[in-house]
Amino acid sequence: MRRILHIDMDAFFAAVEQQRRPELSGKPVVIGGQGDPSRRGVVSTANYAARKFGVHSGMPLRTAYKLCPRAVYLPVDYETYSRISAIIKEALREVSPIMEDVGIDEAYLEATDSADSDDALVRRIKEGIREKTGLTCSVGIAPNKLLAKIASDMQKPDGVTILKENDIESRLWPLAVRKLYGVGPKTEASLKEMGVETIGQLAATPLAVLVDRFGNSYGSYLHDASRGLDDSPLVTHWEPKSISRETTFQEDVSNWQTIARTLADLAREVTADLREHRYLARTVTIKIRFDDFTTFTRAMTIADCTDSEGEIRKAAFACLKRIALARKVRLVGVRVSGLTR
DNA sequence: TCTGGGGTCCTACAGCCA
DNA sequence: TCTGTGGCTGTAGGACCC
Repeated sequence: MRRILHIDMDAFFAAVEQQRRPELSGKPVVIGGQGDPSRRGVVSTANYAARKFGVHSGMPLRTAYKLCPRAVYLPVDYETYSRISAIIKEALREVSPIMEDVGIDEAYLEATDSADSDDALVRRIKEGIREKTGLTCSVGIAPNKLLAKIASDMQKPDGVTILKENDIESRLWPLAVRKLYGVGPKTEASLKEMGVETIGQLAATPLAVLVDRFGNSYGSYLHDASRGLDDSPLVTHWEPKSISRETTFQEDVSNWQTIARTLADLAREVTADLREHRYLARTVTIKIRFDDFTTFTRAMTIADCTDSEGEIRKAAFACLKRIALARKVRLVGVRVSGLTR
């Protein structure tokens, strides 16, 4: 039987800010965008005091401000959070060298071959992180990644939850389908139409019905996931498949010059990133989102791999010509893929 | 009226070729 | 030579995650 731990930092961005600015203690804190709730942007993290007002991540900052005008609004400081994240990951690797990094505030650890008890592992993790950063986390322990992640979410903040295979009926099945990794708003709505709202109801749905509705790959995934089945390994090393930059204008733009200049700037940033990490790219894709949120992409694959800013910009402009700019533009993006060394 | 930015993976389809 | 088939590649869009 495998033993997988999922570690999830509690309200990470807000916790970092509160730690370096003790005067924020006890106040609702919202991190997002440029920290100005009158400008475009969304909430990255809200602390628990702000969540009481209904503020949650992904929500537009302007909406958050309406719900909680007295919260302290701060810009996202990725550099600082990344530095602290690296310290946390280092502490986790001391507990088990088999670690999968999942974004800035989460990780999986494989502890199948560890001699330590669950309690001892959790103590080492929590103490290690607290000593090095002063921050708290929640931990889930289970026989696979799928269940470990669900478990870490069950008791927050600063909690520990152990899920065993024989807990599936009593503790997994009553949960909403949305709690399953990979089930978002669209799938939730689609399942609801079928009368499926809990993971238990999903487990009672025949495989053929799920495959018919969601396709072979995703249908089978849902069928297994509802039974708590997941044999996916921890991914300890990974190479990027694409590099991108995009930007949303503060106000929607109709001026072609502004769009073109922004596209050129993004191409330059993507190229700089490409070179910094020593990759070459073959495909350039641009993205245009109009004021009504309709989004178009256009891609172009070039003959030879490149890290030339001129070539990437040229391809981006060739793509731009293929989109009719009949409405105001809200967002412009540039992505390169087909990466090689 | 509002909906960021950086990613991954999947599906569907078209064109090319053996 | 014609037709069908299946694989591969490129493209576009959508869903999802942090």
